[in-house]
Amino acid sequence: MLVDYKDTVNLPKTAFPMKANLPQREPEILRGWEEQAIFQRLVASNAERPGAKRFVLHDGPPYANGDIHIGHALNKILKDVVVKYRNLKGEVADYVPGWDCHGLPIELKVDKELGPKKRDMDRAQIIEACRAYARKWIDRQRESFKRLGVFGRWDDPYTTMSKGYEAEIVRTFARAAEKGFLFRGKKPVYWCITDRTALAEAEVEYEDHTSPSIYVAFDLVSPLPEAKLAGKKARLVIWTTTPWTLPANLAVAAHPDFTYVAYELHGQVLVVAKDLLTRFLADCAPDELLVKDVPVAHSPDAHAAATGGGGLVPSAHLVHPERILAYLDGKALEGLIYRHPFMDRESPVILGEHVTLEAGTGLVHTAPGHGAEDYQVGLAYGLEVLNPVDGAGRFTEEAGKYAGKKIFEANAEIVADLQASGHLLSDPKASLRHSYPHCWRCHNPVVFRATDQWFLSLEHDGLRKRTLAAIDRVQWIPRWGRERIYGMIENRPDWCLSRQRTWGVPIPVFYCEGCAEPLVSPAVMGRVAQAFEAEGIEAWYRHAPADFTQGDRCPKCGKAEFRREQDILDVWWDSGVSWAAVAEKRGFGVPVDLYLEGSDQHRGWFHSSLLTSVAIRGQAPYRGVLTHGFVLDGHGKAMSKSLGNTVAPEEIIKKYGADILRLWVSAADYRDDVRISNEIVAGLAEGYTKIRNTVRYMLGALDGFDPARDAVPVEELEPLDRWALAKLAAWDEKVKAAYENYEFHLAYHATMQLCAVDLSSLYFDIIKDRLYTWKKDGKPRRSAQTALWLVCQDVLRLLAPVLSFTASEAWGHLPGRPAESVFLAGLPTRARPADADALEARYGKLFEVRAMVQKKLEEARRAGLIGKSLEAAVTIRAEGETRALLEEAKAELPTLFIVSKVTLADGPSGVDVERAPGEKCERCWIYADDRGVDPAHPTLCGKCASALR
RNA sequence: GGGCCUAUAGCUCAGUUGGUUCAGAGCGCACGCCUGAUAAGCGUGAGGUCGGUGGUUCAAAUCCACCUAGGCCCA
Repeated sequence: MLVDYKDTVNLPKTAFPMKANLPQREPEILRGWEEQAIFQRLVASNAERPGAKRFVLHDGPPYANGDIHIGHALNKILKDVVVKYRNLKGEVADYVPGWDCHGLPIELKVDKELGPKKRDMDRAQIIEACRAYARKWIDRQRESFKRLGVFGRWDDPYTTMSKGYEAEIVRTFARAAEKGFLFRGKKPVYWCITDRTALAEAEVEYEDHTSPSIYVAFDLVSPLPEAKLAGKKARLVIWTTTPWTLPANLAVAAHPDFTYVAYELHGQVLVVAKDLLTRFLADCAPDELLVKDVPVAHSPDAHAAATGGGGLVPSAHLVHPERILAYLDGKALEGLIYRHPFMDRESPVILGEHVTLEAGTGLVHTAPGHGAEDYQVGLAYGLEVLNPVDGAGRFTEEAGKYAGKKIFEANAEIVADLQASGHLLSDPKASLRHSYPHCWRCHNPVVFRATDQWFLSLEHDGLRKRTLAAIDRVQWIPRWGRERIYGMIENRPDWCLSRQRTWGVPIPVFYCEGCAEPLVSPAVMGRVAQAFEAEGIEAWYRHAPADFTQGDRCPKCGKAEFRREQDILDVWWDSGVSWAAVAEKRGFGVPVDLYLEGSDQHRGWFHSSLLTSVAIRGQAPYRGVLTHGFVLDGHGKAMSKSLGNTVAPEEIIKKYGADILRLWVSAADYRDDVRISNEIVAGLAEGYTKIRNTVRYMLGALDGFDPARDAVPVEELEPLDRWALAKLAAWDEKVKAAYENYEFHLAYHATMQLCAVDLSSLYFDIIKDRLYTWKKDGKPRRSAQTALWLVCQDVLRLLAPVLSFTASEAWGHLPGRPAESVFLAGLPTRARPADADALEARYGKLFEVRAMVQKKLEEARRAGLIGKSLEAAVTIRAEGETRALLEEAKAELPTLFIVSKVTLADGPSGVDVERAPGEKCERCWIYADDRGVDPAHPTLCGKCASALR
């Protein structure tokens, strides 16, 4: 009689496939979630629970422009892990994703798409085109984010361009105005005098242009800080290519670390930077030089000199080295007063790090109204922002005798005047061909010109101080986030809120038609907000100003006619008030629990949100701020299109699936920058296989197991099965702590450890015999299945925030699952077995012996003595405690070591391996002593024979 | 140039307040076994002067300084 005993072996069986095939399967799972409204039900069921805690992770809005990149994926997946974990934990963690919609990048793209058509469109029409553009990208990005498996209110997100949000932007602006934080100031911007419009940096193109190149002497009123020069009148030498900015000159900047020289030329004492003296003489007095061909740029030692000073002018170059009367420290020049060459005023010498030795004299003509650096340094010195040029490029009255002249045409006149008055040191005809900013539309040279703009004052009502104090009441993760934002708030200038653009929320201010006085009225702004609520920002242009001002009169002159402000709000205000427009509006409460964004947002969203919230509400809008690093390539380099080292999330999803991407996010320590490469992703995919197969094995082993009928009470489980539960509990604790502390990578590693070591190589391997060959419905086998059932479902529950698709899929194959979806099952709440500590200690030691045994088995295997370990019989020599433990565990040892026989012996510790005697049981492959005890099954061992009865 | 940060095996990460157990884990790799988890599973093994240099200390991956490489934000 030939019995095929293989058919009697209870092998694992499951429909949960080994091959994940995630790219195909995930979309189906996604559909399932949507159809069953899993997220909505999850949040709703948590909200029903009495006393449920709320946890609000407020989404920082990505910009609605372009496809999502890997950084977006990292950010959204991290958020999703947090949201899912909190919900699983039973907290009400709703998540409303958002988009940032206004702003220059979209306006520029739309500009380009519209082309010349734009000229015939009014602002409302351009706005509509921008809306459509943003809408298109929101839809695309939304699908991409959903494909990542991110749960949220995708059907009801927030967008900064929705009417309600636009209204809220105005309301928050009104709140800030009411509290007195807004003021009007001047700031230079690029300006096209042909188109009479401000330009963004992106709208400026550099083209070659020929400018005058002149050296001008400014007469010092103060004496130079050098005794031997006492009584001598000295002059500061500046160089400029824009004579028309001289009427706006309010300072001369020197570098604090440069050395300057006082050089006597034609009876005047001229001050220039030491390293630029020869350059200056080459341009203005070549006869002073022995070497005529002085290079255009600075001398070779200029850099060394620039950093430390030291060294003298190479006197070999000079005809009259003795004309260097003195060397002066840059720092010592600060505060010297000079007289403007043609305006009736005196101005100071200031210090600035922006001064270079690249060109000029090391003394920089400074006009805060006409240059970004000039403006910056001017702020530090409290200089006025003087702009004597109107929008059409004509000098105003403030330019004195040049009033009414076109600035570029006035260049020649100014130079001639300087020459006549003896202030010009160079050839009046000298010119320079250089790269100069031009308007991208009309290609005429642009100017830098200060215009009136609105600012949020950092000093009003102690805003800066109060913001710094608020920072210390926020939990920054990692901690250094605090230092980062603190330093920024400490040093930043007032916030310029005006943008000279179209696509954004108008600054809700009007100006008196009579005296140009601004009307900053919270009541008027309220009407504006109401109009926006109904019509969007288009209302600003559709309605006459009177519709909003409604009879209000100018507080200064009493006139009742107004014109509207043309500028819009900085988009950082838009997203910066999301705490009001979203968290307050939707009743989440402010401050929210968490903002979670990349580390660039210390300057961005964390920053703008903090300022608006402290100004308006007096506290930070968040309790915690979590930052992650940037995604770098495999070599740790930043990704860029030009380097061609970008990795698109879409590509990974197509090749591996979103769960692999999610696993990548969870495995990385995101507090630092995170790397991604083919190698890394492939490695994660291997790790995924391990986890998946571990789960699959459990599901297979649970074939035919009905927990309601077959489960064994935990205290009656076999000791090894209780050990498995102890390991599960330890893992459970680690993983929960990792989620709580936002250290997800620790969860990943703990999970790999659990799957690869505790489960796969130890537990599963050891219980195989029990599962496969013992009596199918016997208690020992049911004991193992009970443990597996518990382990499997807890693993799935705790993995669900990360491996959402896989956990969801596997949950569907779990017999007797306690909830319809893994996401509705909650976190594991299982207690550790009462004797967990003892079990871990006992098996820990036994497994140490097991490792020794395996070493010897491997030797025997290499020697050809055995193949699989069941072919071995081992003798273990041990003494003391170990011997006692082994004696106690004697019956269990063959199972634990997966050998056919274990003999204990005296003597120094060691292991001997020999081939197991006798023949193997045809069914369980163990070389058993009692083979053939049942005459009905002569080739089987006693255990197998009884299993078949 | 400034502010903040990072640097441990090929990869991803542990390494609490410096000290027997501190140079670890998993993966990958090499070699072998199994063929009853099979495009799986098991075993054994090789791999690092803890970015570099100098210092503090009886003792440093761990503290300090500088340097190198890299990241973000400014200028």
